Amino acid sequence: MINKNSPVPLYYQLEEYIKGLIEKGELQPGETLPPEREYAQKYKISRMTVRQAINQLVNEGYLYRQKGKGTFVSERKIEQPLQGLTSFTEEMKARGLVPGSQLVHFEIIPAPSPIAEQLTIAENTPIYDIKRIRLADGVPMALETNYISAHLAKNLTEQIANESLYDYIEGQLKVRIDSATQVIESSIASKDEAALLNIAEGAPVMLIQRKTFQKEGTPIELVKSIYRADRYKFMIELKR
Amino acid sequence: MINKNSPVPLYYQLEEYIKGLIEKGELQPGETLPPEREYAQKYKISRMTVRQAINQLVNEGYLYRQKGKGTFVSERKIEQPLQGLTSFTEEMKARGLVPGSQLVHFEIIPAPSPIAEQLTIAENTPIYDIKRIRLADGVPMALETNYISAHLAKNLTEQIANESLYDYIEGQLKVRIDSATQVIESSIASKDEAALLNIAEGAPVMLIQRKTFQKEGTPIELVKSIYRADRYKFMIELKR
DNA sequence: ATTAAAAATTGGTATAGACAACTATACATA
DNA sequence: TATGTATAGTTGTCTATACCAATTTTTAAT
Repeated sequence: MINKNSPVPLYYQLEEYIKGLIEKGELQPGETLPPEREYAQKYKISRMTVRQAINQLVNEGYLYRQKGKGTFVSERKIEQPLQGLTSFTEEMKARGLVPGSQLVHFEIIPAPSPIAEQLTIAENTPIYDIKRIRLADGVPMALETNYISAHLAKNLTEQIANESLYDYIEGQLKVRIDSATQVIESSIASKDEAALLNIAEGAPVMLIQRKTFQKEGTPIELVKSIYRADRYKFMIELKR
Repeated sequence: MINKNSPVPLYYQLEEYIKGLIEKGELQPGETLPPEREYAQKYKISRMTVRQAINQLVNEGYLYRQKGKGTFVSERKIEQPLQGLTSFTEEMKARGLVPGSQLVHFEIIPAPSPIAEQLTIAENTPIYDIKRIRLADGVPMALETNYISAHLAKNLTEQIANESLYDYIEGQLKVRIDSATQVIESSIASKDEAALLNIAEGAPVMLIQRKTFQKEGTPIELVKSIYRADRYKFMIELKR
């Protein structure tokens, strides 16, 4: 379980191990974790290293501690503060759900005027047009359409269906996502949308349009998402 | 600066001290912090304790580290005054519309269990229950229901119909609003709601539930708003 | 002056142990 | 019965030290 000869830090190995138990459901919400000293003894590592692993998971909201009592698995919250800029994949994981995708459409098209304008590229520049049904625990959660310049995103294949586009952008393209603007509005599902999301026509949906930027303020991509209102709430913390 | 006899943990004393320097501007964004070993030596505490303080601030986004280089003050994100946490009144003014209100309901009621829980007060404690139609340029924009403890909000009269509740809280009560959590979801208008908002039954609406807090994290009030989807979009900027 | 090697400096990981603060339980006492 | 007390087990704080990894600075060689 814990490999002392691995270049991966011990605290991180333990962190991933515990996180795995939670995500696989082998540790249920509310359940008490073994005490820190037990982990230390069992894996022959120091208690401070165990604490470092657990601290991370507490920060990420997977666990919470109570002095004198123990460490517990957090409840799965469908309402979790979106403290920042996360992808669908990250967000669902954070909520304790298994993210998935189903490719509906994958094509390179010449950018129509309004989209080109938003991405600050010339009209008819080739862009990817990717439409996916996003799943959470296998159930349709949202319909997502991404537009990203084909010049920027080279070698993008249909493989992306099962991956996180943000991981691809940051991992493969080495483009750092810095910020985004997001417009949220309420609407009702059209016939086509309803069919893809497996809901009734006219059912309420949440429309989210996001534009992501890199550091210099250059637009990276556009996303149009349609979320099922019965399965998705958007939560945000406001500070003044 | 650091008091070893205080019951306040050393790491927390240091954390608050550094945070203070940043907020007062004595540490500018981009500036390098003194190395961890220097703090340890200067305040006669161990380096691990210094790291615990700095870790917290890194987690909160105040600082970031670079191995081999140092620890730096973050550029942005913290402290964006009034970036989102605004009253209906302020928001409409910012959009160039004239805000208005129409009182629908004004009463002191014993707090039902779910609301009492949210406000962390005892069940059946008296609270104000205020329902108003919010207007923009005279046209109904939203239906807003406020819940605020009657102990906290003394002398609140029906006059509030035409005023900003937030102005009253900060101006009259001298309670500083610090932050809020906001849950946004999509729904469709009920018969009653539709009548008050002058829209069709079943038309899409945006449901916004806001809980505001003062500095210490004590809840101040709850707001349940129902916005007309055809007149209102919610926009937010996300930073990572 | 340029380049390469070495040293110094910085944050990252890890250990072992100590005591404090808090919780739950069992037991003794009034 | 109610209340205090002892105890064991938990997380919280803190120390002192060591070595690793990344980066910068200094030194030495060419």
